[in-house]
Amino acid sequence: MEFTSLVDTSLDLNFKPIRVPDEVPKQEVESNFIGLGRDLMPLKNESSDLMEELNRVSAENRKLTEMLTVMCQNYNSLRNQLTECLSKQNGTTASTGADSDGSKKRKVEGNEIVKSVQGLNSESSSSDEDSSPKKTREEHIKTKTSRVYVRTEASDTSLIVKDGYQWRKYGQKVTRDNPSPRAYFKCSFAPTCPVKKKVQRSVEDQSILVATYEGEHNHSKMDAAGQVTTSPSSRFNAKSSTLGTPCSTTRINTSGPTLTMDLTQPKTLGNDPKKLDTSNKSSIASSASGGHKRKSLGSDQQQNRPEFQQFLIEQMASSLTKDPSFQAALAAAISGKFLQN
DNA sequence: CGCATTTGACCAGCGC
DNA sequence: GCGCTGGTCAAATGCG
Repeated sequence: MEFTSLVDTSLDLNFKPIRVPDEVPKQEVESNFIGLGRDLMPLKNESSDLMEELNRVSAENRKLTEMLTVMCQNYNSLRNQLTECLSKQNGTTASTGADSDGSKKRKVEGNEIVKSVQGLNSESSSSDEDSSPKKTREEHIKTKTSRVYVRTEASDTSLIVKDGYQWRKYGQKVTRDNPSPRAYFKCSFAPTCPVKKKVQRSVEDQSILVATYEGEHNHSKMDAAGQVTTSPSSRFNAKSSTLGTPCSTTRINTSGPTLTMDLTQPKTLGNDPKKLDTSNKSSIASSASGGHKRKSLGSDQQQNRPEFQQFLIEQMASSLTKDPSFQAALAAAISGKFLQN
């Protein structure tokens, strides 16, 4: 599995950069109007300065994106080598887990790779934590699973994770290790789609939903209007046709990083980023998508505010640096460079 | 009336 | 073999 195919490395840090020159605060614009040409030249200079700065940041962004891509590739190759080594070590036992038709139902969750998100995944089932030989064998099971952490309001009792796909609930169960019920969903968009989803509240934090996806969709995502959407950006605008509500989307790639999203309302997102930061310890996507879909904010005006953009960038940077997989990729890239030399 | 959701019953895997 | 547990089925129910 190619890591680079799982992670969209095209970090678009320039949130609607084209419009940045329009971002001069209203008050300032008005005062310039009052001046009626008196300060037109400084304004022009300021504008060109901003454009220059914008170009510089864009170039930097491109450079960083390229670097990140290279890192991911290096990380991927190293990971493949490690997998090969492990599979050689466990070669004799590995084949047993590949039975199809789910004859060993409870081993299906095998090859899931759960990444830590700010310590939240300590709730991961004991099978995730165990380092028994059984686990290494399970890593070879074909069914792809992924886990998504979604922050919601604690008062919201519905086990609904809005991810842009259409789900039909077919069961609910209270499990032993968690007092909160677990809901079982099947993808209902395509009758042949094998994807299933389990949603359960986190033991540690009731405001966090843990969604476990099994399998891969054999169709494209649809938005509320029934239009097929496939591009990553469109995912963030897609709506669940079942739910009919704005959709904060998390399509976590199989065996890729687990993300936490914040579906609670960061109403002050555009106004007070710091205030948001205290309640929202989640990741990039949470601030990028969860926020602007709320009715109470979400205007382009707020998104385009410099402090909002700066906050976004800070969030992205801090999420990246905290992400163990990113750290691993970085370490692999650096060691790879050393080895090349 | 059709569709989605709820919920108790049932089935199968796993550990003892 | 038995009991526990997670996962699925399907009838009942609710909603638009």
